Amino acid sequence: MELSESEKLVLKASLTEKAEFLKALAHPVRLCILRMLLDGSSNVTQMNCCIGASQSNLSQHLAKLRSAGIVKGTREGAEIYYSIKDGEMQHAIACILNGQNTDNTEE
Amino acid sequence: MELSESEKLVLKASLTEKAEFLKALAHPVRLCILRMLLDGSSNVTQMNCCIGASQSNLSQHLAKLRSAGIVKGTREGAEIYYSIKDGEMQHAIACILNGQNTDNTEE
DNA sequence: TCATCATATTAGAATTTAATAATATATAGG
DNA sequence: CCTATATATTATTAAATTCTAATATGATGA
Repeated sequence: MELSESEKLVLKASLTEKAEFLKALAHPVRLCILRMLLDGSSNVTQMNCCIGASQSNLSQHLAKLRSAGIVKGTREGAEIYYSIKDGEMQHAIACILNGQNTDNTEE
Repeated sequence: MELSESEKLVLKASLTEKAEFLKALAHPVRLCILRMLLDGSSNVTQMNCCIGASQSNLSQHLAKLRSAGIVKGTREGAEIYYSIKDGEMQHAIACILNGQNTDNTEE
């Protein structure tokens, strides 16, 4: 388990990146957004009534998810529909959202 | 997808709990600790030289992981050996640490 | 063009997190 | 009992996060 200096740097960078990703998830409102998006894309107003955060606040959380590369939004007329970026990300999110911790019954 | 008020409360509590868990993971040093622990338990001094954080800082990160119920420490003489709390947690951590994001090659 | 709806952005205050330095506790050995 | 080693705790300060309120932008329809 001895690592060279350059290997350490690579590891550190990868851990930092992963930590950033986890930080972007680590908020109840953002998890709630993602849970909704797993069921298909949805626009901000729809989310709004389900979650109970202010419009501004919700938009800020979406911005954070967007800049972390977790979700993308596409404009349709006046509305913007959000969805999880791609299949790989969708899989990762589903794993984290369902696969562990507390109230899961299926191994 | 209509939820009653009490269902909303339950959902919110579960999301908050999951967010707390993710927050506890979302730091490069803590991820590094967990990566080491996945290979078997290890004491603080051993971690120390591999990670490059101060003794105090490392101890604080361990405290955070401990109070989140992610790791446990058992004293052996002067030293304390840390390990991931149980098999379920181990599975969850491994899933998050290996299963997604960036540099994974296996589907 | 104006009003309106949907969403984003900015600014500021309150809270939380993180790092460092200093000190404390527990164990072992002489 | 004294010292050294291993680890934890506390205090402090700096930085990041979160929320609210206000304002801005972009699209649509009268």
